[in-house]
Amino acid sequence: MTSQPIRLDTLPGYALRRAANAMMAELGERLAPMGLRISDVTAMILISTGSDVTASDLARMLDIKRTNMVPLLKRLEDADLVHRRALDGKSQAIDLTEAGSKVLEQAQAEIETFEAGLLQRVPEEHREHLLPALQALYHAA
Amino acid sequence: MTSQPIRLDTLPGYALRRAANAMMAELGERLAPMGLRISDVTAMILISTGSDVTASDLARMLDIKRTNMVPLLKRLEDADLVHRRALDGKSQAIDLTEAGSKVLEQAQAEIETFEAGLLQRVPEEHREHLLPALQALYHAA
DNA sequence: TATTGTTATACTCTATAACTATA
DNA sequence: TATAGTTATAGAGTATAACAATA
Repeated sequence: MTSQPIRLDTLPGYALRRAANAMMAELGERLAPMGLRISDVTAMILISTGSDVTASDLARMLDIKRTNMVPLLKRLEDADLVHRRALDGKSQAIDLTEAGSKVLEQAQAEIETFEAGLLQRVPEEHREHLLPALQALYHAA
Repeated sequence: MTSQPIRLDTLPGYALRRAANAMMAELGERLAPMGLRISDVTAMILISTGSDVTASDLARMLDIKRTNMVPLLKRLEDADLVHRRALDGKSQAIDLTEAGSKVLEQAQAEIETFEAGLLQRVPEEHREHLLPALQALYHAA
């Protein structure tokens, strides 16, 4: 009993991978001229909330290992986009600098354009379903 | 005039990235015990169609650079999962070996379980919209 | 004893540049 | 002169292991 061959174009998982690759490549190109990576901007958005957010907090919110925040925050700090503020002898809150706030505003404008274009590419009858469907795939994965 | 802060959880693009990361991590873990990567299996699925597919063909179908096929196919060849068949002095068709066909069948079973679980996580009212919405994001990107 | 920050390292997927040989 | 295959390298986003210092 041999299984049927799988057609890649019937697999939501494959489409998810292809769509994410295509869209993130596009977003990356839009952010590159500002010297930012996608992960930089997502971190900066979380930092911009104003509340005291540590590197470990960011990692938890983004569901990545906190070790990965070290080079990311070092880059942002070296570019004078964020700075650290000691909360106690162990933890440090991350704040945007003034330059960081300005750069983030530019990045957000770019993201808004990108997101609008992304949604525009989805046929109208599927459009409102995309966000909730995707959220279901990573919320409490 | 300062722009509104963006909330990540309202962005389809962010959800797309998170969902793809979460799902591909899960699929990767399912395939790892078989010694396969996700990209290995997608290539093997395309190879399994039976028609003469070259490394360059695979790259075009997967929308990646053909240089990336070199180490991938070398791994599969070293593992005796595929072999090459000269089409002329320049091009080589890639075929599955018998071992490759058997391993692919196991991988396909794993993928089917994975894809079913993925869809199951999407609320029923959004489920049928996921595949067409994602396809619109990468078809003729 | 759990958590924070860190260093060092490695893996996966993808890209660019440049080359050889063949169609 | 366009295409196939290749080598070498790089970049982005993750991961693991192990450690010191602090809560």
